[in-house]
Amino acid sequence: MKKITVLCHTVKVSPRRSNPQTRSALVDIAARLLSDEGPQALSARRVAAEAGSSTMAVYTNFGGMSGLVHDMVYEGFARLETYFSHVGRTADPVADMVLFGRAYRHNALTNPHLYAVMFGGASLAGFSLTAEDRQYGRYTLTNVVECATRCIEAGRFRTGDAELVAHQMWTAIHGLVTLELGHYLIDPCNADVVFEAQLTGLVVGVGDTLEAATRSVKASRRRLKKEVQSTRPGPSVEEEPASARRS
Amino acid sequence: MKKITVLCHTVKVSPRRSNPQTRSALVDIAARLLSDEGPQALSARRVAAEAGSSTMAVYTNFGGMSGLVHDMVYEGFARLETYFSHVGRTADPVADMVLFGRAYRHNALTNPHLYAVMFGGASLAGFSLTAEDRQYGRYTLTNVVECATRCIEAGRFRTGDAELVAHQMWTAIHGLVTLELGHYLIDPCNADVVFEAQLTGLVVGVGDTLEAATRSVKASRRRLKKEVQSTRPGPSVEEEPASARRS
DNA sequence: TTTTTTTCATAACGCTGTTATGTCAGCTCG
DNA sequence: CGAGCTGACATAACAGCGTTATGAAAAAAA
Repeated sequence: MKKITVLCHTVKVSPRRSNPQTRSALVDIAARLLSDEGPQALSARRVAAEAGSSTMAVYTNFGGMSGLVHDMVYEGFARLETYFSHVGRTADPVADMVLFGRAYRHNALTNPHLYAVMFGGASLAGFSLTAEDRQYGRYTLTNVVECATRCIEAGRFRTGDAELVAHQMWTAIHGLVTLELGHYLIDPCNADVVFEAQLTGLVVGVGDTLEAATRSVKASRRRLKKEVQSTRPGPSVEEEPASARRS
Repeated sequence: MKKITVLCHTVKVSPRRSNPQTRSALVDIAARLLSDEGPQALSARRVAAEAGSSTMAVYTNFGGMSGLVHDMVYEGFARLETYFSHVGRTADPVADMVLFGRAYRHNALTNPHLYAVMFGGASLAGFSLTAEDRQYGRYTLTNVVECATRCIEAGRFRTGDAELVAHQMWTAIHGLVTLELGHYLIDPCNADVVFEAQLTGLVVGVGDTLEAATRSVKASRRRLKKEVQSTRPGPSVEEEPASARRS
């Protein structure tokens, strides 16, 4: 009896909808707080208050703080993919590969707190990636695998597994970026110095010659500004750091 | 009048001392909880209750949860140094270098949650490393710098900055270990596969030949059990993972 | 024994994410 | 138009967190 009533009304009634402005305000405010003040600034009460709502808005729109952060993180993956999509496909596949490394680092430096959740295993407002999330986020790696294939076919890298080569690049650049964001790399071996040496070392390690590698690394450095740093993937989840990291 | 009294008694009065058994119980319990249940299990109430105390014991012994974690982290640095000190000094400095990489990874796998605080920028129970802590923790890197010097002098690595080479090794292995601990590395490019390839790639990238590198990596693998995995730096802060990570 | 000092149990504070409750807003239908 | 229905969302409360405040208890010296 009661069940029939519910079925009839489910089809026909379109009750109150959530205010779309509230949802986007919550995301924008959360992003700003994270960028300006870091993870501890992110609380349901703080975000809701600045949006002029109660904390219930976080629950109805996102299911809770975890849902809000989840959305932010997926936007972070999309941003990385956008940066990668702007890396050109040139006659020098090794330079392209190195530019992917630069794009990866640029993304992390632009959104450090999000990066820590995306790839650093960090937890934010109680949210940690699920296994599914993690494997989803790896889709950006296909760009690197495809580029490694081109490097192998061009004879610059040893014949071998392109996916494995891509993993070597990824894990190494991830390590440098993580330590950089954590302020572990100081003069004389600061982050820029180590990064440049590592880019060369990585491609030589998988088969390139030192001379060719040096040229490709240099060429990729010249392309950085135009192909990567000029990219605006959308309203910045986290603002560009106030101090320029590149002299 | 009152001040004179205080001075007299400061010298002579030895009032109640904290119970040393409480202090060590708190550390052991915290370590066990962290290892068995992860970071969210670490709360002042939980740790104190299992030690048969109130949370005030955490404050009088350690100044708070941060102090407790700080002590655990410094013990983590000491453990890494112990592992490193067991890496022998052989006629093959590149094999020694690679074994440092293996020791580093072994330490991280043995104490993953602590590792995340030591080098991963993670915050645990509200504790994050200070700049001073971070630079202190880098003292373990001197082992690697010294080994890089030997590799350069032996002609295995290109002439260059040994400290920079050590940073290249460190950042790359750190990256792999971090992603491994985060469960990002899956078949076919699982952590072991990428790690072995990366070890070879890194030393080739700084000047070794592929043939010599392959031999040194292989030799270091044979030394792992005896020089590193047999090392017991003390009661484990975190127990060995239940499932063997090495087939 | 008394005095002094510190430890530490207990209670309370201010914060967190979240749930419970009931009012309000928005929509459909007669 | 009003009635009824449904979900949004304000408010209060819950249970947990680290920490501080308070005073009793423990330990040591004189």
